[in-house]
Parts: sequence; C-alpha cells; structure tokens
Amino acid sequence: MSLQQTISENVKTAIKRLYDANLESIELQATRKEFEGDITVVIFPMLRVVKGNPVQIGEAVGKYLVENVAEIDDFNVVKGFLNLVISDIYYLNFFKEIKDNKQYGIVTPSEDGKAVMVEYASPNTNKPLHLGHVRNVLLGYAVAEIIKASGKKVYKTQIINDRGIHICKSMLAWQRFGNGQTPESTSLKGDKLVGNYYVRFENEFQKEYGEWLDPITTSDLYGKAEGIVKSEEVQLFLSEELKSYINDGYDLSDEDIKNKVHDKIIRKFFKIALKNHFFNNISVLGAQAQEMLRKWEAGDKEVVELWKMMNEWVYDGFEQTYKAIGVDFDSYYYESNTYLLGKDTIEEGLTNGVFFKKEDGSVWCDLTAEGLDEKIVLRSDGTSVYMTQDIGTAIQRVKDNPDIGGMIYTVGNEQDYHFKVLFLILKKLGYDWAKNLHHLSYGMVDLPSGKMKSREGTVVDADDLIIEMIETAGEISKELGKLDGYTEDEKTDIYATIGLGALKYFILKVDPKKRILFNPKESVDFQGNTGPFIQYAYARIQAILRKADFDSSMPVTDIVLHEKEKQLIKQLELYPEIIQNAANELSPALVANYIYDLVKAYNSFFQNVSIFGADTEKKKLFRVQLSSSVGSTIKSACNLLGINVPERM
RNA sequence: GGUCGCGUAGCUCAGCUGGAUAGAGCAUCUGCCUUCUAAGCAGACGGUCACAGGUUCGAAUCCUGUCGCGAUCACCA
Repeated sequence: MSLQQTISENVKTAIKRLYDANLESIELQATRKEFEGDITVVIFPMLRVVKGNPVQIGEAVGKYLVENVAEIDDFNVVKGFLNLVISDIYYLNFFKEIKDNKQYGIVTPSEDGKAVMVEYASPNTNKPLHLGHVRNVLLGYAVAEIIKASGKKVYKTQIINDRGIHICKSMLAWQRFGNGQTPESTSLKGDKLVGNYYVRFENEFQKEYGEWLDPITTSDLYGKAEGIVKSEEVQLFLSEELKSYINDGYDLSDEDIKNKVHDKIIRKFFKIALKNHFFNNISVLGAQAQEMLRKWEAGDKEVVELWKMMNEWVYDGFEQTYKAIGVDFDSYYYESNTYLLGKDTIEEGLTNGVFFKKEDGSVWCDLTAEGLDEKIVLRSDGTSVYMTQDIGTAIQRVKDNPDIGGMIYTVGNEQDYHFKVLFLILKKLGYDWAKNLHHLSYGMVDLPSGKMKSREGTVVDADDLIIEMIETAGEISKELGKLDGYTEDEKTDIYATIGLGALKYFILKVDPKKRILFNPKESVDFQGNTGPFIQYAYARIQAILRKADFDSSMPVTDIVLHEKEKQLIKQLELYPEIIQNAANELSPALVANYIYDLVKAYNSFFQNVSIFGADTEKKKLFRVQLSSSVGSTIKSACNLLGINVPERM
C-alpha cells in the first residue's frame, strides 16, 4: 500500500471513530513550501459530513494520525489544511527500493496486451522538411516513447503523401528545366533538389498567371469570373478588406482614392479566386501537370519511372533528416499504395446504411445527428477522396498488425475536423478499435511575422535549423572552454547533443495544443528552462560519480535527511505517475516540466549541500547514491523525449 | 456566420481531476567561483489570471455570455 493510501485509510478511520461519520474520499496534496510538512490533508471537504470547526477537526485527525501511523512524525494545522510531517525513515526506505532500479518508473509491456500505433511525420514528397515537421516528428516520437514506457506495445509509422498534382509539378519542372540534374551531380540532398523544382514550377506558373491576369481591366475580370465566383463573395471580400484600409487611414470619401483602392482589392480577390480556374482550364503548365497525373494514374512507364526516381531522392533526404533529429519508424505507408483502399469499405457501408448515395452517384455519410455535416466519401466518378483513403489505411493497418487496439495520429490542429469525422465514421462502421483513436492535435509553429510562407522565403528549413543549433552549441561550448582535451569527434558529438537537446526541449516543453512562436533571430536559449540546463545537471552528476571511486552500493537508512535531499526524493517519487499522466494526456510537455523541476531541485541541492564534504561517511554515501539516482532518472526521462544527455559539457 | 482551440508578469511558458499568499525562465537589478562543472546557486523587482456574470465553504481551473487571436467549414490532400 502506498503512503497516500495509508494516510487516506487512516483519516477515514479517524473520522469514523472521532465523529462517527463516513468519508468517501480524502483529498491529499503536496504541502506548499512555505509550510512545515510533506503531505497535506484538506479538511474542508469533510465539513459536508462532519459538523464543526475545520481547525479543530484537523487537530484531532492530526493527533490520531501521529499516534497510529508510523510514517507520520508530526503535524500542524493551518486554516483547513492538515500538514503532515513524514519521517525520514519512510523516504530513506523508499529510496532504498528504487536506487538500483535502472527501469524505475517504466512499465514493461505485457506480451498479450493491445498495441498502439502512432503515426507521425506524414510529409509530402515535393518539399524538404521544415520547422512544422520538426514539431510533428518530435511530438509523435516522444508520445510513442512515453506510451511505450507506460506499459503498452507501440508501433511507429507514417503515411507518405507521394502522389498527386503537387508531385507532378516538381516532376514537370525537372523534366523541362532540370537538364538531368541529380543529387549526385549537384551535391544537394535529394529532398532539397526536388523542392527546388517545385519552387521553379510555382515561379513559372506565377509568371504565366500574372501575364494572363495583368493586362486585363477589372470589368474584364468580372467577365472571366462569371460562373466561377459569386458576386456575394466578391462583396464580402471587398467589405472585409475595406475595413483594413480604413484602419490604415485611407480617406475613402475621395472618389479617386476610393476607386484605386477598390480596383486593388478586386484584383487581389480575383488573383486568389481565379487561380484554380486558371490552373485547371487555361494554364499550359497546369495542363501539362494534369496530363502527367493522368499518365501516372494510367501507369505510363516513363512517368512512373521519373516519379520513382525523384521520390527515392526525396526519401533519402528525409532519412538523413530523421537520422539527424534522432527519430525512427517501424513501418511506412505510402499514399500511392493506400489511395485506392477504402472503396470496398464504402461499398459495405452502403449496404448496411452507414453511407448513402446521391443522385449524381457520389457517396456520403450523414453526420447531422452527431452535430456535424454530411461528408463525402466517394466522388461521383467513383474515385476516392482523402477520407476514403484514411478509412482504408486505418483498416489496413489493423489487418497488418492484428494486435492494434488503438491509434494516434500526430497531425496539426488544422485537421481537427477531418479526424473528428474520420473517427466517427470508423465507429459507425463498427470497428471495436475505433473507440481508441486519438488525434494528437498540435498548434502551428509560427514566426513573429506570422505563418511560414514558402513564397516569401520564410520557411525555416529543418536541416538548416539543426545545423544552426549545433553551431551555436559549439560556439558557447568553446567560449566556456570546458571541453579542452577532447578530440574533435568527441566535441562534435557533444555539440550535436547539446544543440539538438536545446531544440527538442524548446519545442516539447510547450503544451502540444498551443501554438509556438519561433523567433529565428533570438533562436533558442541555452540558459534557464532549457535543454542544456538539464543536460548540464546530468553532466555534473557524472563528474560526481567519476570522482566517487569507492563502493557506494550499501543502502543507507539511518541518517537525518537534509531538506534538499528530502525534496529530491519526493520529486523522484513522482516519476512513475508522471509517465502515466503524460501517456494518458499525450503530452510530452508533462515529462519536460517534470525533468525541469527535478533538475532545479538537484541544482539547489548541489550548490547548497556538500557531497564529498559531508560530515559523516554515511551521508556522503547517500548523497552519491542520490545523485546517481537523479542522474539516471534525468536520462530516462530525457530518453522519452528523444533528448540525449552528455557525460561532460 | 457555424464549429473547435487559445487568452496567466514587459517577453516565453508552468499551474494535475476546483484548495493556502498564482509559479518558473528570459529581460532588469544585488550577492556567490583558491572547496564536488557558475550552461549554475541565493535574492530583489514584476499579476485586475482578457472581461462580465454564475455554481461553491473555496474558481486561473467548472458553467454561461462578451471581446481578442488562430484554425476549420471543397467531388484538395
């Protein structure tokens, strides 16, 4: 029985004996720093069944507990709070139990238990990975590790969006302007090379579009747009935009200015509204890209070859990035393989009434009863949509891994609605695992200037970012000069550990739901609540352990604990619960914050309590053991976040 | 407009299923390296927890409304 349970039971007994009343539950909390004690019983809730003064009740219960519970040494009552002082013996015994357990806090998955599949990364194969992907990958990986540590089997997977018009754009640009360039011939990472051609396509297309759009008067634009855009949409856009012009101080009572502003807004509107129309119906490049997609779908040999070649380049590039970040996958699913999946399921669903067919032949799912809209699951021409393949892929994944009991999708919060619908449909289809589907929804990573935009060149490239972080770590390290005497290779390793640690912690310490503001100029801190702060504490502990070249394995149970030592043991005590909470909440931030608290407590101990200068041998021994235990807990928790710890820094 | 999420110190964030005087880091200011790594420690300064109601012995936390920011509402993925 845990101490918390013991206390709860005894409080109940005390209330029963003293007041002849029954309590269902007892509220316990850690005692606040400014009061004496370790665990606090909150008296207020008891007032519902016990009539009386909370202070008097507290006194009475406290007295009972001290007399009847061996672990409780003393008590005090402040208002309605009964603060209990727990004996050093309890903490020393607890520490004795965990000090040699390298797996402390981690639950080994049972063989026959259900597995959880975690999907993350999910890149398109036309562009390199950027900061947004970094958050995705770090979150997904960390959540997978945390769930594993909480006692479940985990599969890590991703879905690669390797087909569609966006890929054809890069392919076409490479074909037309590439002159046979390859990653080898250019010494570029494959994803970067392909990304360059995607950008090239966009530039060429914009040129073409601009030429078509520019010489035309606004009245001509209205003519072009007939039947494509509704006039209400134009008006709505106009009135919204006008507001911002008025805010900016434009004087719209002046006819001349008014007309100019109107003209500008109308052009802006049509530039957005007609883009798809232009691409689909007028653009030469657009027609070529679409032709390429048709050929790909028809299995045209040349196109498929090109597609395979360029995708391989991209995959190589991605693998390098994943490796640099330090994440991995157990399986890969490719959209080109899964996009046709799900159709059979739709057919089945039609016969048993989950879906219905409209006159034009398109198939829908009616979710109005659940407060959502109707959702299309099959086009009128019988082809799949996004939803169709996600249904198919989910089912396929369970077929591939029959022990799957649930899945987690790491995808940005812009797709909240999609996953709500997906999970609902899978439930309606009657899969028992559908009740255990979760969308690990996270906020966007934004820049001070707003969203990252590739056209404005504000995308923070993942590889560049990693290199920058490592360089910064190197510079700081050199300034401090603590790694003198290490080889260049060893130094490079340590810089990478620190730079990546800073980046990972920076991203993971924030609640996934919240959006992150990333300022490339200020970049990531190395001081305070940061990755290096934690790594530094670990490195210091290792220095202590290196110096303690004597046998320190003997348990110590008969010393008086220093306040800082007690704090540390209490913090260690929390670790198993933190892992379970983080797994339930799908929140690596809980682990990150836990490590931070643990490290703060250790640093305080380290600077205020002398380890080798302890006044008795036993205390010295104990402090070395405590340091060791804190060190391995830091390492263990950092592992859950994918953060490495250095032996020295 | 409908739906979802967010709003806590100048900035970046904690604050668990409601509990004591709302906590950290950065920034600013004070101290501490001839003793175990100062990427650290000890301290000061800094708050109408967006706003208004409600539930409660007790609300940053739960409920309702308002405001602000973001996302989403395709036979795109």
